[in-house]
Amino acid sequence: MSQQRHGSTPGGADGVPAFPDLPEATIARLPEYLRALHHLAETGAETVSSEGLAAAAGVNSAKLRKDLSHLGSYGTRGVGYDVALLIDQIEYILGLDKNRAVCLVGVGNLGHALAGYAGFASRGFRVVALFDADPKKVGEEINGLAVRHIDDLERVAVEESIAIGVIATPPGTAQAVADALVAAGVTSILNFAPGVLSVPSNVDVRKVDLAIELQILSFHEHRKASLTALPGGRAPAVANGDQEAVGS
Amino acid sequence: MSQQRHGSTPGGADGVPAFPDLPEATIARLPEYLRALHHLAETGAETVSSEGLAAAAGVNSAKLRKDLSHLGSYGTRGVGYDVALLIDQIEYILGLDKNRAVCLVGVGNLGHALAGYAGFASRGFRVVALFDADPKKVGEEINGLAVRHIDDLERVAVEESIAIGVIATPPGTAQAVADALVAAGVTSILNFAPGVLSVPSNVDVRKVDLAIELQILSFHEHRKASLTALPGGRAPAVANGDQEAVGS
DNA sequence: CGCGATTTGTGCACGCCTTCACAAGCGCCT
DNA sequence: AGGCGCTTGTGAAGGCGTGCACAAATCGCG
Ligand SMILES: NC(=O)c1ccc[n+]([C@@H]2O[C@H](COP(=O)([O-])OP(=O)(O)OC[C@H]3O[C@@H](n4cnc5c(N)ncnc54)[C@H](O)[C@@H]3O)[C@@H](O)[C@H]2O)c1
Ligand SMILES: NC(=O)c1ccc[n+]([C@@H]2O[C@H](COP(=O)([O-])OP(=O)(O)OC[C@H]3O[C@@H](n4cnc5c(N)ncnc54)[C@H](O)[C@@H]3O)[C@@H](O)[C@H]2O)c1
Repeated sequence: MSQQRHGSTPGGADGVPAFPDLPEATIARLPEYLRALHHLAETGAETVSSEGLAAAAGVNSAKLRKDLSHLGSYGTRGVGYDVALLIDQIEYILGLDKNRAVCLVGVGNLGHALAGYAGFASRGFRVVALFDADPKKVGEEINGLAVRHIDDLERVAVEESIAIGVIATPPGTAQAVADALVAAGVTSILNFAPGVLSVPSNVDVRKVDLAIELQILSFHEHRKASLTALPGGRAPAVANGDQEAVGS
Repeated sequence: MSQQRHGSTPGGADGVPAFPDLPEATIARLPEYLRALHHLAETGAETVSSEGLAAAAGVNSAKLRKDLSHLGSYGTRGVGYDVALLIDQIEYILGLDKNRAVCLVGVGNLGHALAGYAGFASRGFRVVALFDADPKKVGEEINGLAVRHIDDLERVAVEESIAIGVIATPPGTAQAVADALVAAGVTSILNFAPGVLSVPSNVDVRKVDLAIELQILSFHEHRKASLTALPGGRAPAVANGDQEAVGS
């Protein structure tokens, strides 16, 4: 129980069940833990306590312990968690040891920035293809990668085993692009275009909408303003939803 | 009760309490409803049923009704919701009628794309200032807006009443930029740099981390793969977390 | 070898959110 | 004027997530 299977990528074919099904909320936090752990590893830390890691990731320590307990028992009581081991564990669970291939569709304003983003590679992903519908864009080279025509998507996706696609096209064409990605065998989509995508149930979609984030912030501004303006001028000590925290 | 106060921006000084405190989950969905409503308005729809709007926004119709009920009773039984009225309501609650001033710090790869993004203006925000620390960037003009030096932040923020700041600088400088924004009176921050920011409790922070989104998708890829590979090869009918849906 | 300090892993209770199901309300048609 | 069909608004139940508080486990030291 306290003896882990072996040093590196675990989850062999015997003991541990192939897949503990983690709560969705836990999954969403694992990447943050991972980033904090990498940071700690760079500073030379061998182990870290739940308290320390929680602070670095901006969460409650009890929550962190419960999250990690779902992956199995990889801490040592009285000591803490082995940083290197935990990194391996989380990267394995997240499937980052595969160095997944990602393609990007829509090399416009935003897509151009994304294509040149180093944070992809450093966190477990390879951008292997860029696509656009505009003939003027096709052939252009970004960061050593040529922009291909969207019609080549299916062929390239199969060749390169692309499972994840990023959509950075105008809203009007996002659904069509999503359909093309699905047809090409992509089963995970990150969508930057505002709007709702319709996809088969075996395909996962995550959305990033800048305007929505700003509007949520705007709401809180509105609330804060109306509180301070009110006669019962209470100190507007914000009730800190789930973002914002202390650490570094 | 069924008679609304007047046509446009409500929340006067009498009837309705100045601020219904909405559940956080509801707030996060209002922007999506708003987008769907604008889309409906463009197609000329006068009213919409909870079922219809829910489909367009990719949520359950009961959830939508409960969300809207928190804003007050703005629907008509047997008919549905008045599209124009509901738009006004939601924009008022979100504080979008103020056309809030936003500043952007860090005009690099990503910042450049954001600065040129039309989706800001069309959804209730004005980008009024761009800042960077690099002397080579300062003075450059993007979309008719000049890049200023970060040292001018405080002065400009006060002049322009900037309450919302966007951080698009490298991770290492994000905390320093956040501190500068707070010192300049900014009380809402949208952060694109990976990592946890430490801010006073009256400041709201929201984070957008592309790599985290991809890692969550990667997890689901990993899970899907291990399911299909398993001997008890069940059809991998994804248990659809909260994203992905049908509509438009 | 035993003991105290430390830290993990978790049982439990509470609150939030989601979803179902239905009564109440509204408009239209006859 | 009355009845019928449609849609909202909401009570209630169930599930999920959070955080407290503590027992169990480990290490280091005397
Ligand atoms: N620019 C930003 O900072 C920003 C921020 C948030 C969200 N967004 C969203 O991201 C998306 C892209 O924004 P942008 O500013 O880069 O737009 P853009 O117009 O600069 O770029 C869109 C690109 O997509 C290409 N395209 C159009 N249809 C296509 C198709 N069917 N297949 C392949 N490629 C196609 C176009 O040729 C163009 O190169 C939009 O939906 C926008 O709302 C942008
Ligand atoms: N490029 C992307 O697609 C992308 C995607 C997701 C997240 N991010 C994150 O967004 C941030 C910016 O990425 P980027 O690719 O644009 O980087 P970049 O290096 O191209 O741009 C950073 C800019 O910030 C400026 N800067 C640095 N320190 C500053 C300071 N103290 N005050 C003001 N300005 C300062 C630099 O001069 C530069 O212009 C990074 O944290 C990155 O991880 C980028």
